[in-house]
Amino acid sequence: MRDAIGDRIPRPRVTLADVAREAGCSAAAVSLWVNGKSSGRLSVENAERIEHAVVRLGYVPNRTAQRLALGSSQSVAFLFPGAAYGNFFTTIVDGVADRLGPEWEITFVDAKLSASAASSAPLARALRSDPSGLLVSAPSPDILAALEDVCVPTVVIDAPSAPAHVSLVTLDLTPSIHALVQHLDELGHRRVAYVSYVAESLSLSSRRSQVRDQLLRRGIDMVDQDLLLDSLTLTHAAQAFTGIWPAWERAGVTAVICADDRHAYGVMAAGRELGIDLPGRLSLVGFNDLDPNALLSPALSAIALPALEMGTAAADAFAAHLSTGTPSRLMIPTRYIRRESTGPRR
Amino acid sequence: MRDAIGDRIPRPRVTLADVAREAGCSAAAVSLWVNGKSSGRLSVENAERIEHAVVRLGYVPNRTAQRLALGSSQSVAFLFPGAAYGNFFTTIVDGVADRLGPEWEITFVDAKLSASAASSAPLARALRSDPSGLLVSAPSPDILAALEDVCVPTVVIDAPSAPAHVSLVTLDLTPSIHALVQHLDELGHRRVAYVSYVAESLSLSSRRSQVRDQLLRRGIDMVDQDLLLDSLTLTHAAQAFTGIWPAWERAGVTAVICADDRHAYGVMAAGRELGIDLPGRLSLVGFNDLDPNALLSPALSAIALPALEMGTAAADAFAAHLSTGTPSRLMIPTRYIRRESTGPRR
DNA sequence: ATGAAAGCGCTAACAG
DNA sequence: CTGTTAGCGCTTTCAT
Repeated sequence: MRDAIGDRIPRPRVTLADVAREAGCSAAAVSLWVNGKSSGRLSVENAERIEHAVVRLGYVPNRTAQRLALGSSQSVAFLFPGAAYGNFFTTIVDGVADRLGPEWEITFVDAKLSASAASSAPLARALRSDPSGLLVSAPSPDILAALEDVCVPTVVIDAPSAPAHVSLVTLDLTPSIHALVQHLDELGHRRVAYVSYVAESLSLSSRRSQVRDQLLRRGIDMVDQDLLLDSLTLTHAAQAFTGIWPAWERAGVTAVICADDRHAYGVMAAGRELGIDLPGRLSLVGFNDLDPNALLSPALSAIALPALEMGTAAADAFAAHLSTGTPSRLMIPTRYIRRESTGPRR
Repeated sequence: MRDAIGDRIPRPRVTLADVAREAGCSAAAVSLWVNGKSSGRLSVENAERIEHAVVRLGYVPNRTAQRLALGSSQSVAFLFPGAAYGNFFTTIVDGVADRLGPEWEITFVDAKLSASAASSAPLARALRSDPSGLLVSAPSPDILAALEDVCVPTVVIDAPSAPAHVSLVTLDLTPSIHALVQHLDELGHRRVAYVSYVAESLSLSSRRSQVRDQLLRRGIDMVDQDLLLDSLTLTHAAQAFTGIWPAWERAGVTAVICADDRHAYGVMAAGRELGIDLPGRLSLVGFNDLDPNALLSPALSAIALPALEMGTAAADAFAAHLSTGTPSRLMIPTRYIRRESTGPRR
């Protein structure tokens, strides 16, 4: 708890005036230059010194001041119908908004997991409007790394770990995965397959490794090659499963675990279509992004992900972090939803 | 590049100075009163006059100026992993963000469809930070009504109509619903049931009325009472369908149309569980919020909702509205996904 | 108790 | 080409 925000080098804001002083010119000149409006209004040498000063000082314009001066905010408000209509992320946002109260504003920044390069760009973008805080959900490794030198109170949501100076609200999957694996074991499953999504999400990779570890501990085998899907649609999951099932069947797979329930539903439908006896021949498990309650029968079981609680917890963590200056860590328990099922040996 | 979209639209704004003038006192006094920090620092009569002036002029503090003066913005940035991970709304936001470019900020405001009262509160909240524009997705009737006296460029997304002064990006369902109904007709369906979500969304109610109209026109009957669900989960849809199916079966229902595909998947699973021959005995149709591609077999067909295009179109409409000052209307065509199926008389 | 005045950081006229 | 100046709307000392 020593690595609080307060302890981090309090990076005072570099202003236009600082740059002007450093470059030995007026603030107006700097303004022109940074806004690219200096065409034929600035001497070459001045421009050069300004450029140097800007990079040396690491100047970033203050959006709020720009807004006030320009009289326009370059921002849009996006009204959406609330959590009920959406799913995981909108539900988290809903929880955050509720807890923070109407005084607070939430700016959405898309971190595009798919774009592998330039990964701290979204972070920089988020910081431009100097927010009081940062909420980062399901970060990729690069985003998490980039968090290292962020100074505003930050809370990471749904990641296995985070830098010491940021707060963390994450899911405690250990007991539920334990229960799940125990259940599989009891039922006599010896070999399971894993279905996941290609995103570089630490949350997803953590789910897999935890499942795998617990399975191995009980001597249950996990098929080496995951079924990795590049979309979160039922349709693709169904197609892909149909393609891979013969191999899995030969390999003796009796259960499929899906990191996202959308995939689980797709596999379920495809299994039905293929005439596979579910859950007699094949048991199905999913992590519940989509449905807050449970997987449909014949899923063997599911792990519920409490999005709303994550949102409210994140807001609380942020508020605490903001006022005390110290980060906190919170694990939100996940519920294991056990379905009675005969498993592979019916 | 900033100039491309960012030129301002003048909006008359009541300032602190206006109020002070009206109340015959100083700006400082007004500031104190507005912020509730006037305890024992303001004469009773002055306070009264200030209060009057505030309500008369309809003064709302300028968030941007507050932020600058206070040195802190009551705002948090929410980083999320992008559209791939989410669904309908996050995908729309993704499209908007992409099209608007990194210069723009998107502030999320939850309009909570469920909260029936005080329905313009979210709107007021959205406007407080004087955004350059407003994007309103799937509005309730009250929100739409409250839009009447909004001055900033506004675009409504996914609603059947909107006030004349706002832009509208909506779905053109006519041809796809027509094709769907025609298909049902060809297959010999004479009586269908409808499943929807309880939210007061104009988008949803419009879907229903369009379906109903087209069905009636062909002499196909729609069961009077919809199956109205209060969650968008597969589980609930499955349970509810299981409960109502005996009645529907007696009534001669041979097809079920779901306004949200989450419900469709739930009905599908329940139907399977009940041993109903799908699609032999019962055909299933859904509007595709969840899956961009199609409903799984045995759904008879589906209507795809292009969320990403809606987002980009909305951003374009907004940009145009902002620069020209005139609203526009755009219908985005929906694709009808036809599944070959034997329908009710196999 | 009250108002004048000094910023917050930036931009855009305006003269040199 | 360049620097000076006057705001944007609000908060907060600091005199009165």
